[in-house]
Amino acid sequence: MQNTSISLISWNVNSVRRRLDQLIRVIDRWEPDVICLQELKAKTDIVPVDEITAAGYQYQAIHGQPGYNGVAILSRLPLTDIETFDWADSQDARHIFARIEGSGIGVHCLYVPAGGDVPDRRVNPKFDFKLRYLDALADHFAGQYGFRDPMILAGDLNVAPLLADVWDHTKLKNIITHTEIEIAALERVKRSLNWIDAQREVSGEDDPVFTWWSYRAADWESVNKGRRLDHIWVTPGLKNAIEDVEVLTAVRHWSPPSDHAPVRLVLSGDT
DNA sequence: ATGGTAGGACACCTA
Repeated sequence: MQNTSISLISWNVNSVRRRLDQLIRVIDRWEPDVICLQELKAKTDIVPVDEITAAGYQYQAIHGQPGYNGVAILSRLPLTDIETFDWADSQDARHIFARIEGSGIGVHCLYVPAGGDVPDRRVNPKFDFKLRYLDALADHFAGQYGFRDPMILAGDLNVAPLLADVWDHTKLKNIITHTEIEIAALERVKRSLNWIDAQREVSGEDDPVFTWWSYRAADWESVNKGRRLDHIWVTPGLKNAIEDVEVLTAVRHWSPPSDHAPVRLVLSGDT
């Protein structure tokens, strides 16, 4: 019997330095055990680790990069087995893994490539890279882990797979993040370990849930042209431990905002 | 059909 009680927040911060105050506010308000950050936009050695440690997160796994990308797992609980991965022949810092000591739960923090604007991999190398990146992830999960390994996958996957993950399916079906080929590629990742989409486990498949609203729309909340790009998945053994998943939409109002809201997972009970 | 904003390596890239 393992105690799996844990709370985790995943957030694309769009610059960890620009968003440090908001990160501290998130910590003060929700007190998560583990935080997964994406788009640090900082080299590892300029991430404000002292402030993060002072806020209670002394265990840190950071995979930074100057200017672009960058992911981190911050924890109040000790981390082990830290690994970083740069997939699809890139040097992009988009994937970091750590295991939480005690529970043994593995955490994958991911920032999947956005893919540019033209949804055709033959003419748009960024879209081809995104699809190859997703294929590499599927191969990695299928090859390196087992269905019984308790793991959480959290991050900005840059794909909104379901009808209710976008504000208008018809208008977005040829827009990158909601095209058929990306959704199929993400589905292969999901099937690699029978990952469970924790948000949809809680809210069902039909209610609109968004985590991202473009900076380019003023009055983003009333217009509400959002997409669900940020996801938290768990392996099947943790399914019954899911207590709650929620998008922290309030944080999207905090100034200056990230264009992504955090997503919070609470696991409870023994498995 | 276009352009709108944001962050950082800032005569420009990415989202």
